[in-house]
Amino acid sequence: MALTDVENCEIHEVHEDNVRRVTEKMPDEDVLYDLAEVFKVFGDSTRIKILFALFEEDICVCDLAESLGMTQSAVSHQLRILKQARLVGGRREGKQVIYYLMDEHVRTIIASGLEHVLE
Amino acid sequence: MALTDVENCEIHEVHEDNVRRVTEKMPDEDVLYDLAEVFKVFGDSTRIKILFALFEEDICVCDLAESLGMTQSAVSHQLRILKQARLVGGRREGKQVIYYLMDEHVRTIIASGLEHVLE
DNA sequence: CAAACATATGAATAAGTGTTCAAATGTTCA
DNA sequence: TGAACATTTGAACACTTATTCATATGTTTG
Repeated sequence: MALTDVENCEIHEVHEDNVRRVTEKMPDEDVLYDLAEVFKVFGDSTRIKILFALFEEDICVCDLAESLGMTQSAVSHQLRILKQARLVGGRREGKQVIYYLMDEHVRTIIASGLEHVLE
Repeated sequence: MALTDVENCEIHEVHEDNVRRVTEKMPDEDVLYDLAEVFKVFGDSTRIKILFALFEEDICVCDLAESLGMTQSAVSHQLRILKQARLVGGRREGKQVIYYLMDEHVRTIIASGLEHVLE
């Protein structure tokens, strides 16, 4: 059909086959939303730094703040976000709370991002 | 030394060894920044949808807008961001601009994010 | 060239985000 | 129990960001 060869969005009510194929394969709305939420958590350099720190060792908020050169309050706020995303966990040891990586996926995700950055 | 066993941030000017180890292994500031920037681009469900669409086929802005049920203007704005991040590219074909995935890393990154989401 | 179409862009707006400051909570130890 | 320390929390603020609307740019075709 010659009609489909005419590259025109309006007359053919967009290219129906393309739109249909894309729509069919599109994941559920909630998956897309969750996916964006995860990446949003990684989309802040303070949180990235915290994760790199936790790659090395379990560490208390105080040392994290010192390592990152940031307010302990700021670090604590970011730790809450990481905890809500189930990326890190915290265990109390005496007066201190020791944070640790909860999910090895973190390493995979950051590694895949690094691949893109380092070229 | 008994001193290092005392869990106290203040007296020992934080746990120096921990802080030093973390600081040593921390990537350069600009790498951390770029990394966060990349993830920031993935941290929006509209852009995620666009990328999933491009997994299926090269597609024009008009069809993208139709597939996603969004304004063509909104889609165009997001495409600009994806293009600046060198994740997608656009080639003009007649009146239309066909967008395509520029970087196979995109699939890797989204796959690693999906792993975390789907459990 | 003018009309029609596809896309891009700029300004405006509303919603979201990270840090700071002050204060609250939780824990240890004398 | 009370003083000292570690962490958390809430409100406020400045700063981003995504979408919309209007308009501009670029392309084809009669």
